[in-house]
Formats: sequence, C-alpha cells, structure tokens
Amino acid sequence: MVVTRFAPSPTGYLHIGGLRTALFSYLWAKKNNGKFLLRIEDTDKARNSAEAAQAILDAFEWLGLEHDGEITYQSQRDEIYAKYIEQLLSEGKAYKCYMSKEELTELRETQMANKQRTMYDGRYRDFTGTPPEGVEPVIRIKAPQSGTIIVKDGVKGNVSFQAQDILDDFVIARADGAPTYNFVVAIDDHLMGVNEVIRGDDHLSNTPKQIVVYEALGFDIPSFYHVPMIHNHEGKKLSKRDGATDVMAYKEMGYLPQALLNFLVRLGWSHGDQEIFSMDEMKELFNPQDINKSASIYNTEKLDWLNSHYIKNSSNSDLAELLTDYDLILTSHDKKEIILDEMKDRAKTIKEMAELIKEILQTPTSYDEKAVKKAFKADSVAILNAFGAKVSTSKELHLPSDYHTLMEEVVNEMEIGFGKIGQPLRIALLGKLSGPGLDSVMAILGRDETLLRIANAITANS
RNA sequence: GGCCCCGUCGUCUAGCGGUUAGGAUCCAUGGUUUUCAUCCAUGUUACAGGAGUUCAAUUCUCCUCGGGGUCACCA
Repeated sequence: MVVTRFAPSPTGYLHIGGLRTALFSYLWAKKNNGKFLLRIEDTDKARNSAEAAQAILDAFEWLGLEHDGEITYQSQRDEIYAKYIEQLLSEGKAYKCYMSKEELTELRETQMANKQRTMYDGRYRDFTGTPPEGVEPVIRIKAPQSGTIIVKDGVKGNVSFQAQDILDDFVIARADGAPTYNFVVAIDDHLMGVNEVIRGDDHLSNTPKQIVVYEALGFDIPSFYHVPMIHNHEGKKLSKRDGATDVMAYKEMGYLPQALLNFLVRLGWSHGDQEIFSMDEMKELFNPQDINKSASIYNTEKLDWLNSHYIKNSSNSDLAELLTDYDLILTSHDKKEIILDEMKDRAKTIKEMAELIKEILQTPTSYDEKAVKKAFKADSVAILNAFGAKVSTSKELHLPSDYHTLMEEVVNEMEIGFGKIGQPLRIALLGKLSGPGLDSVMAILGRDETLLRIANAITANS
C-alpha cells in the first residue's frame, strides 16, 4: 500500500508551495487507494505555535484535502526518539561528543581559513577517556566516511553523493537531549509506514543524511520524489515575503478551491495538453513520475483564468452560498437566477462578483462625466421618456425579454438605432457605459426601480 | 566556495533522433454584443551557447554560461 505524508512545521500559515507538495502526496495516495498522513513537525518550541498548526488544518479543510488517520505530533514523541538514540549508542553506531560550541566554532573558522569544507572532525568518535568537565555532550551518529550514497529519486533520477564530500558525524541529539530533524524524520516516516516521500527538492541534499539514519537503524528506505521549488519573479525560492503565499488568502480573495487545486496541480506537472482537471481526474491521472525536473515561476494569470472557468461552471445555488462570505445575501431575492446567470460570466473571483452585483443593486448616485458627454444627447430625454412611458404602462414585466420587447418598440417607433436608446439608458440605470445586458438589469431591478433610475438620470443630466 | 539539481514562447507546459517545435495563459487584431465582459477566429513570441556522436539532433555525451538549492546543537 502506498503511504504518503505531509509534514509541515507549524511556524506560520500554509504556504502555496507546501500545499502543492501536499496535493501531490494526497493525489498519489488516493490514486493507489493508499493513505495520506499528516505529521506536524513541532519540535522547534521557539518558532512553533498552536495557531499556526490550526491554520494549516483550516486550509486543508477549505480545500477538502482530508488526511487519513490521526495526526502525528513530533512534540509528543520524545520517548520514542530517546529509545532509538539509546539503541544507536549501545550498538556503537552513535557516540557522545564533548566538544564545546567554542571548540566547534574554532574548528570551523580554521577550516574556512584553509578553504576546506566545514565539517566535524570526528575527534570523539572513538573517545574512551574521561569526559571533560562541564560540557553536556551531544550525540553524533557514525556516518560512513567514504563511498557513494545514491538517492533513488522518482523525479530527478539517481542522484549520487560522495560520503567524503557531504557527510560528517552529524548531531542526532542536542546537548539538551532534543533530537534533530534529519534523525526524527527518518524515524517518523518509518514508524508511520510512509513508503513514498514526496517533498520539496530543497530536501534533496538532506536525503543522504536520512539514509544514514535509515541504515543505522535497519529501516527500509522509502521511495523519494523531490519536487522542484516554486520560484518568484526574481527566480528565487518562493517565500512569505513574496506576498499572497498564504493559502487562506486565496479564499478571502474569492478563489474557488477547485481552481486553486487545478492551478497548483499544473505547476510542475502535466498530462498532455489537458488544462482542466476535476478532483477525480487528478486522482486518476496524477503520477509523481511525470513531475517536471525544473522549477516553475509563480504567476497567477492562469489561476485567474481557471477561477473564472470554475465560476462559470458553478451552479447558481453554490454561487449564492459563496457570495454570502461577501455580505451578499441573495437567497430571498426573487430574481437571483437572473442575477447569477448574468454575472457568472463576468467575474474572475467571487469577491469581484459580489462587488459587481452590489453595484447593480444600488441606485446610481452619480454619473460618469465622460459617459454622459459621449452618450447623453439632446434627444436622449425624449427617448428615455418614451421608454419610461412604456415601462410604466406595460402589463407583464418580469423577464429580460419583456424589457427587450419594449426597447425594440421604442427603436422601431422612433426610427432610431439601438444605441440611441441603449447608451443613455445604460447611463440612467448604471451610471456608466459598461455593464451587463440592460434587459437583464431591468428585469433584476423591476419596474419601479427602473423608472426611478430613468427619472433620476433625466433630472440630473438634462 | 564545496556538493547537488535545473535550462523549450513573458508565464505554465507537450515533446522522449526525422515535427511547418504543439497546447494553455497573457498580449494584439477581427467577429459576435446597444456597451463592457463572455464567447469565437486569427496573429506575434521559444529549443542558453559551443563542441562532439549520428545520414539526422530540441531530444544522446561533454564543456561553457546562466539560474536555483543545500552545506547548523532550524525544520
């Protein structure tokens, strides 16, 4: 069974890049009827917060990415890690290092001065003497000092590292006993049964260290898929400073979960020429083997396009529900179907849609000057009056087509072009020259409001 | 700097020795629309550079250049 995981450290909100790797992991597990697990890496007490952990969970909920099983919290697993440290110590695969921080710093400076790579020199590796006074030891693992370590990566291929280039006896437990990242990751993944690790490729160079731990403990090494970074416009790793990287900010901006997910799944992954993927299609088609090797630049143009696509294809009842987040309650509006039908093609986001609808529902308080100058001509008053008269006396006025008929009558009777009535009427109804179809607008507003707006415009502009 | 990864239109990408280098987005133009948006059509724009290998390289190899990542008692 395929078991994947997402393992964020709760130092802030859920990041767009993190979400993408989470999505990939989720899809791959679901495709294989496996499990997608969640582990909160909250061992850095200084930087972690419960709110951040909750924010991550909230984002997952919004997007409908459900994890399987219980959430694992690293902060609750100290005894487990301690047990494995003891084991390695007793097996002679790890040892106590009494080097002080000052000594370590000194060593590094010497190495840098000699243009050597900075690494621990193994001075306590085989130490059997009396430990120095006043130094709490760290625990270091005995890493191989030569040989090749190959990371078999489903995205990058086989990546080989020379032990002497990158390894030293790295710390697995700090002086206070707290285990370090590369150590606990390996243990947790093994204990959780994770066998397919999909994560950012910034972890690729950590992987040899984790392999050292896997091997020391006799654990099976999982499959790895190191997903390329998402870069900002400068071509650097996307970070919080780039703005709009908080997943939940997209909810506030009026993006739909399926649009965001669809956008993200296509960032670094593709399936031929297909652009639109439903969640079911993603689950069916996703394969981490098809992930790109190169980083992609984060650019939301396509997200906007996808979002408007999904808005257009949303049901009116779903849209009405989403609009309530922007203080637009349409449930009791008798023309809500017309409103939604008319507006779903016009908005890139739900937020924008709410604004557009509110704009129409509100009686204009001013008129765009340029528009008036351009389209409100000497004969406009007469035309609007003629139209107004028809509106006030017409019996059946409900549908856009009812209003359209009246407009046609005026055009025919007065022998004018459609623009002659359309333009000034548009100013009267909306205060400007752009916007939805006027017949729909009037059907939405109803007879009284339509007449009011016509009268207002004549008063204000003649 | 050491080590590792990457390099096709502005952007997301297809391509897996022989293609007029395809799609999407963006942009522009035209059509539809009383207007705007939608929609439809059309168009501009790409294989980082140089050596090989081969009858043939975007595709395979090497070098150069460029970009990124990583080198903690952070995760």
